Amino acid sequence: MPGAIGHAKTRVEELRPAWGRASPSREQASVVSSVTIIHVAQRAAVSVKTVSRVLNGEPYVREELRQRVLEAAKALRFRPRPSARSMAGPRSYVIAYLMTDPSVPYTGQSQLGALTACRRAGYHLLVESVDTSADDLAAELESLFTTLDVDGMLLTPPHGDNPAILDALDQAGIRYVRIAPGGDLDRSATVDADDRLAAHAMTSHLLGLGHRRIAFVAGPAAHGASRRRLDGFRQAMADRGVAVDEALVREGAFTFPSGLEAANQLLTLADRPTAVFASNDVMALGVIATAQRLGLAVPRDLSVAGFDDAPIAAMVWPSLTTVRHPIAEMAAAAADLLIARAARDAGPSPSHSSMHCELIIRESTAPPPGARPSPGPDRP
Amino acid sequence: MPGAIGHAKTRVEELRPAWGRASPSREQASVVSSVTIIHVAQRAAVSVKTVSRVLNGEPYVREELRQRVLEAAKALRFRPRPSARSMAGPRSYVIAYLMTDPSVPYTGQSQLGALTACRRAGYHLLVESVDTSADDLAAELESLFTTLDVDGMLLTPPHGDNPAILDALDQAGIRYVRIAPGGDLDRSATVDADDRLAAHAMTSHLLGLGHRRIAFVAGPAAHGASRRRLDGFRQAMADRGVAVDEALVREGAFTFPSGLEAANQLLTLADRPTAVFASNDVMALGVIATAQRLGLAVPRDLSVAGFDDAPIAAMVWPSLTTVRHPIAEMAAAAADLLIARAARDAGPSPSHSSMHCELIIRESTAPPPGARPSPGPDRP
DNA sequence: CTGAAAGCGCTTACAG
DNA sequence: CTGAAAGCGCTTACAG
Repeated sequence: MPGAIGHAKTRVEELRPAWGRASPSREQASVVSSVTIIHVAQRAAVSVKTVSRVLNGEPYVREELRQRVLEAAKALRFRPRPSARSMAGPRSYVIAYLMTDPSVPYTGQSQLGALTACRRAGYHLLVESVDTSADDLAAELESLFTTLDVDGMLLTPPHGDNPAILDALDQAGIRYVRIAPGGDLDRSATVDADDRLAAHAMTSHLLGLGHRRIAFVAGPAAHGASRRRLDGFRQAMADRGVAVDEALVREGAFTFPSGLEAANQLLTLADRPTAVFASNDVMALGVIATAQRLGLAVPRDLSVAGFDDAPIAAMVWPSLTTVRHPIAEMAAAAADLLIARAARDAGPSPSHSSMHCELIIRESTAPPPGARPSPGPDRP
Repeated sequence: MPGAIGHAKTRVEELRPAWGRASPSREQASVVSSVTIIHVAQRAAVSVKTVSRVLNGEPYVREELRQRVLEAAKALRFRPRPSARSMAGPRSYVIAYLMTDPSVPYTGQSQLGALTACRRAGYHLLVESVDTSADDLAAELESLFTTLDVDGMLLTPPHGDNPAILDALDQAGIRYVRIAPGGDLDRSATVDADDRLAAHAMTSHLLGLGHRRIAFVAGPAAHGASRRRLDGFRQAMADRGVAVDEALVREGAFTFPSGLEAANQLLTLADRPTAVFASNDVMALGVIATAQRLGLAVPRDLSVAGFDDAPIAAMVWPSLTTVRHPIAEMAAAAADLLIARAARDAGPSPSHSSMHCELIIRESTAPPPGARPSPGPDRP
């Protein structure tokens, strides 16, 4: 059956694809893409050094030459090779992002924020991870950080509060900015959000709905944002003259199971709360799950509020009233700090900036059972 | 009050932190870390070339010299600078990961999988993103890809099915491996999972519980895994001799709202299904949300199954019966492919590998209302 | 099996 | 304001 054989042959061919159809051959590919600074210099009839000056925005170049260089670079589609630049000078044009637990829902937003800042400045973002539970953590960190050729590292919780990581970074001479650190603020530049204010606003929202017995599920005390959220809650209660029942304040671990457990204790209380403010969304989901398991309808029998505005917050029923945390903005600001610092090579002292949160009212909060809502959430 | 002033001064000092306490000065930092291949060569009393050979695992080095080099490198804590290596040779020791929508929950796992493979091979992972909705997409891609100096790129859905991206990558001569591509398999090496088999198994689980009116919420038809999941569903139904009611098969978009909408149609049917198999977790959450809104208890009145085993699947109530997708493993395999290819610089044809999924039975599935469960889910 | 030389594509002092 | 030279730390042919 020559026909069948021929067909079989054809199919074998089809199954032997090109590698992403990369250009004819490896050699040719590299030749094709090698427009170097020399070519630009020749076309603009200036020295290589002048091209370098123009492209790096250095001063003291005659406007006429600058234009010639810019045009030549554009016409030739010249892109400086990052590795050549980092080889020759002190900057690598790369910053690193140290990944945390991948199940944390905001990693993606955070990376994207950092990416935005990087792109804007011609930087690239390297992702790394460490197993903080390893026994030879110090050795692992040493080995990782000394191979890293970056202009700085972005640290999110809980890595930014891990002394082993900070020490290893210091030792390797790698600069870092911590996002929402728990403490030790004078150790590096930081970027944070006004969690305290946001928690205050959320508590005021619940109070405005008419709630008085409001429970609070805190995060780990070691976590800085966690403490500030609790502070904001207490302050808002105090501002309204409502006493906080300490039996209604519980510490969770920012995890789903800990939300489950906290709710289990809170909702089986004789005088149970009419609202629970969980200080992150994942714990809020745990509270809702427990409420539903106990036959309490949310928000009819119990209002639940979260914090973070994780993507899931809008994907559950009832959708979660929460606080939008400016994750992407914080990461972008942190990356900007690192990049600016690398450019100046000295510059001003590290800063501590704080960005704003936003209240997101959805379906999981409502007036308490049998109560008519008070005039408005903002009534003083 | 000299004491108070002194104290105030101290506090100002504290608020002016070092930048991550990076070594004394920038200059010194670079000096400190510069153990080069020359130092290793001197200590081992061999040529630089020999050190390079040993460190790159090239053959033809006398065992004695090899040991000397290894020892010297270890004693000196020598780490070759990536940028120097990529400058000199054809490899960059970096692969790129093209981010998709950050709200997709598995990005983190996927990156971590790729990272594992990279670390093992001395590679680094660069993260990039593109705005596929930009009008000047082609230009943006051209500009991004030509500045990228990487040994390959990892593409996850839907990027791996975006012709504009694949074309730009081909043109820039960047190799790529696609994870779970929708089609056009002969265009690159791919890594996939056996979604068809897994969907078959999940459907069998539902059939085994006694369900017969089983609805299926498909993903977008363009998505390859989506089609295969539907195939697996149909095959399992056919294998048991149960006819598929086409009114119970709906196409969603792998998003929460589309799950909401599909469920709205399915659950208001006169003869509504007793089970819904949504082909991803996010849509399954939408189905559960709608069921609860309509007053149907899950799993008492309706069983719901998902697909992916996203972190959220275990964080909702009832927790979601689903299929664990080997995200990290697929990404690691894809990275391995790219790395192996860069090492060989030619090597065998691209492969198409497939990894296994796992059924995760949780709380959202149960026997249909008023039915006693059949003997076992695996009854043929 | 081993090494001396050249070169990758940029930026940095250093002169003018 | 501009340029010629040296050099970053490796790997690649090329000899032996």
